[in-house]
Amino acid sequence: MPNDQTQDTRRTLTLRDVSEASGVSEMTVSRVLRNRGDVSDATRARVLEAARALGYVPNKIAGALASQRVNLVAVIIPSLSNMVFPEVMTGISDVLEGTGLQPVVGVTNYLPEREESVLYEMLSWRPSGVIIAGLEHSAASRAMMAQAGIPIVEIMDIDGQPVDSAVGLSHRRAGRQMAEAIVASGYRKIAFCGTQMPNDFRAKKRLEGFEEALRRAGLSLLDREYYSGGSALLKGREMTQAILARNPDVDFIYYSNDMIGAGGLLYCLDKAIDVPEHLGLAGFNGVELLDGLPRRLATMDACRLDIGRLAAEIIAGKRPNPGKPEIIELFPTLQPGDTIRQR
Amino acid sequence: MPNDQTQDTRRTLTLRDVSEASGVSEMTVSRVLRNRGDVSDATRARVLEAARALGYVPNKIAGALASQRVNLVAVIIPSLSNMVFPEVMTGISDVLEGTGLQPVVGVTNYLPEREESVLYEMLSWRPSGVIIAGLEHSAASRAMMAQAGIPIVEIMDIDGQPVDSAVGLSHRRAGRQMAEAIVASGYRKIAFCGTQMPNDFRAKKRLEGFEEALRRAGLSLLDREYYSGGSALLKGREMTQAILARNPDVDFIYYSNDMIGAGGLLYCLDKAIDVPEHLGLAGFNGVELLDGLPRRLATMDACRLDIGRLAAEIIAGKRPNPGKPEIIELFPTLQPGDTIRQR
DNA sequence: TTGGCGACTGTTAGCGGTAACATAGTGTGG
DNA sequence: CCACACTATGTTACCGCTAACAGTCGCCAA
Repeated sequence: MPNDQTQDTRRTLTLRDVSEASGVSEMTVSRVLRNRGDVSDATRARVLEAARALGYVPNKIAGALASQRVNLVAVIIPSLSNMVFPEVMTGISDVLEGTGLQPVVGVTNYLPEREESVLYEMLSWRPSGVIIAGLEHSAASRAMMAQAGIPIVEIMDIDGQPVDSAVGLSHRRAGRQMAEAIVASGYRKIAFCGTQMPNDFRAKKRLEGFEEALRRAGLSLLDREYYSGGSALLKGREMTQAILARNPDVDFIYYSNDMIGAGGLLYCLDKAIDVPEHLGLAGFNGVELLDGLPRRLATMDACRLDIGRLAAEIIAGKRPNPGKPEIIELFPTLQPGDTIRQR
Repeated sequence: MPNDQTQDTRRTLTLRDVSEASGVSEMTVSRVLRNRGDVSDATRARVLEAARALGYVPNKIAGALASQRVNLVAVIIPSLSNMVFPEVMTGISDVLEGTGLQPVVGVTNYLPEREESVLYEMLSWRPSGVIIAGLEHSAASRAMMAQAGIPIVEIMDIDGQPVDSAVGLSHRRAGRQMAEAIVASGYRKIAFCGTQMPNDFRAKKRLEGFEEALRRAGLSLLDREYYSGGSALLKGREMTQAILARNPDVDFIYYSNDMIGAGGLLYCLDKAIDVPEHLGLAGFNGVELLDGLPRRLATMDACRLDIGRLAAEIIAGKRPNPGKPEIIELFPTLQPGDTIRQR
């Protein structure tokens, strides 16, 4: 029986309790607790004291229903465990901090049907906005968002048609850019390692852009390897080993994310492979983990913090034209690190 | 103007709209949408069709207020970016999946005042349960939880007095155990690397236990180093370097988490330091990242998945004595890896 | 025929707040 | 000394949905 710190029978408190305890009307209590409207200092003090003494916690459910206002922002992302979304979340929280708005996270695990149900669930709480990763959604999801009558910001990607606003970068272009840099550095036998996930559209677009640029240079991928599940670092090692076993003459490996790239790098160092002369490596995301590696992996910063910030600003109406849909493209910078030949 | 897929003026739909569209009462619509009570198949079909056609999304705010039931579980954790809580979240989600309950995450950044406000905010939505990291909370936070009249599960730690239920491990014991293993392996000049954060109570308890066991063995810490912010991997390198510079004869470094431990390991490999003969290393958490490292860092598995699972089971009433407070202690296993001498 | 039961649908009264308006004090200038 | 503008507080009517209860209808046993 953990819960009997206070006097009487357990019953959740309402405004009425505070009202009775402080001798004013419920309305006045409500005003005090929300800092809204004129209340005399004396009354205010009395009410606050009573509320504190009782341990009253307002019921936002009732408040939201009555006021038709909900201070929640739905944030829908595919995963929490890959170091990319936590940073986006940080950007969102930073901006929302002072606005009275609160982010609520939903995770889809890269499953469209799960995204649909998470979205439905969240919309049923009538949030003031939605921030959702990616531009690819089921028809039902798109319809829900379009209907919702609240600002929607699709983040990470801008290769496609958003429902409302979008903040992100062109992954196709990012892939292209990386391929161009690689080719310019003289690499010719290029392989790819990525995730198995069919619904990681952004990784897919990067690969598309990458292959397109290779094609233009008269090249094509020599080999490719996919993984799913498990420790990304370990998978990076294993895939690298597999590729090099099949194609000893491969001179560059492009990884769909930094984590497997780091695994590949560690593998090469273990095997004393000459990076970047004999073999070049590159990842994607610019995760801070890379800073601690023995050598700096080439990567592209995905602007995660800015994406989070800007998305939150759109929702919070902090942009120049509040309420107007915006499409904001960010331009990731290529960080060549120590794993691409300089020439 | 992204939102005008449907006919008329934008106005959010209510049960009444569906009721009118399908020619039955609101109550019947409500019953259909919740799958509650008897409704004829014909009516059910008609209602579902109407709801689908209109794109109706129920208003849970109203529903929750009327039914006094909220399918939300508040999950309050210090951080998302350290690989430990995402796994706890996975455990929670797995269990909550089929129960109709939904986790809602709040992040405190290891700040007690932020924890208090996040908790207040979450309780004001009247969730059906709270899962919160740690046993150390402000008096106000403890009071709120005790008052809330819902199951509360404090996770990760059991060295202390929970408000209601608790699932976790003894970090003090974990530290002690690691120290004993280290001493048993013959190490004597032992140093420590940890986080600066004064509110990471669990790391602090591990260190306390560690030092206590050292004391019993007639030893004490030779040196210690703290960090805050930045890439943990990099900080691990730097701290290791600093310690070895100050005390070249240190023969073991205990890290408060795996990430800085991994950084230390990479540093030692770079410098061709003989691990574990000349210098032993150990971390804490058992993060899967370690699998990809050139050598397996000694660590202790923190049972994160199980903690999440069990906490969720308590909230969901899936334990033998539903509703009864429980204190569940888990026992982490020491994984000696390749960075402690075997003898 | 009548009563009763089961299957289905409707009605009523809130849930705990807040918007909007109403009302009670309080001073102020003409 | 009263009309008038304020300030501080109270009243009323919902917000959109659901619990609880109240029908209605068809059918079958007595």
